[in-house]
Amino acid sequence: MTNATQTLRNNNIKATPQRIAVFNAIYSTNKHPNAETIFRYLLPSYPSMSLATVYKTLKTLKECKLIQEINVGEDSFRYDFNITNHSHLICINCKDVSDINNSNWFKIIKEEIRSNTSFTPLYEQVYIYGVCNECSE
Amino acid sequence: MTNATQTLRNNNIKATPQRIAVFNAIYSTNKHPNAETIFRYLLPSYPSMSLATVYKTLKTLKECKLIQEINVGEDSFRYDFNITNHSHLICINCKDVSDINNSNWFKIIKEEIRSNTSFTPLYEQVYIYGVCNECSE
DNA sequence: CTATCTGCAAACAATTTGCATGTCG
DNA sequence: CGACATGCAAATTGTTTGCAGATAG
Repeated sequence: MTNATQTLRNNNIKATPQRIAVFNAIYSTNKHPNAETIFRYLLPSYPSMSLATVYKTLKTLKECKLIQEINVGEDSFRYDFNITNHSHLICINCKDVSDINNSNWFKIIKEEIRSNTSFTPLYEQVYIYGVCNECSE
Repeated sequence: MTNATQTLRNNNIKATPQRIAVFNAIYSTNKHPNAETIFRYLLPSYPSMSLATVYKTLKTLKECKLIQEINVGEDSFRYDFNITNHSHLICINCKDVSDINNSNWFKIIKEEIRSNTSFTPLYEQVYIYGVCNECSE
């Protein structure tokens, strides 16, 4: 039994070939693909795969907290297998999205908000836009 | 001549009643409304106002850098007259969006990214989710 | 006057939904 | 076998566009 199969069953959802494929597609890349990209990537190997199934699977995986949805300001959502607290660096030239750890910063920032405002911070989404290494050369 | 009229003309766009209305609607609230909300807010006073005009005006104002578009993870964009560097606090209960200054934090964070990675940070969008004062009572 | 803007309706793109059929466990 | 998942097509939602008529400057 594959890792994906086991993970899906642990979350009490059926381990169908489509779900395993979508799960693996997301977990095998750090590119933060959107639904369309995942669909086009899987289509050659799964010719009967439907875009609606990709969307339904993404919704299910999100609800199981196996992936997280991110929005870097594009017209579609991207998906990330890393569900821990971290920020995203977005290259405004090539649109590449990469990860960066933020736990230290946000421990401090949230502490500051707690003591200076009446807002109780719980979690955050941080998008830092700029130019990546490849594009700045 | 109103303030709005002057500002629009300074940006070389015609100061139509619709544009003045949309401009004022955004500049008179800190609620970060979306297009639909602005439209419904203006409709009683401007019965002929069209949603398409609201969208076109928002696009124009954004291009003139008179407003900024923000995306707190909802299905529509919100608009903010504050175009300076700042973060947003989003109440996960009542969906209220408020502002908080972040310039000090992000001076440090961007410095750290510059020295530790090959990414050149330029600007950021920070969304901090939690519970606001009213909802925590 | 004329370049630009408005308002309508139609077009679009991302995502969701209903339902008949298929399949995992 | 039965509950749940897939795949198609149609529906929905937020947003954009084309164009004829209106208007700011």
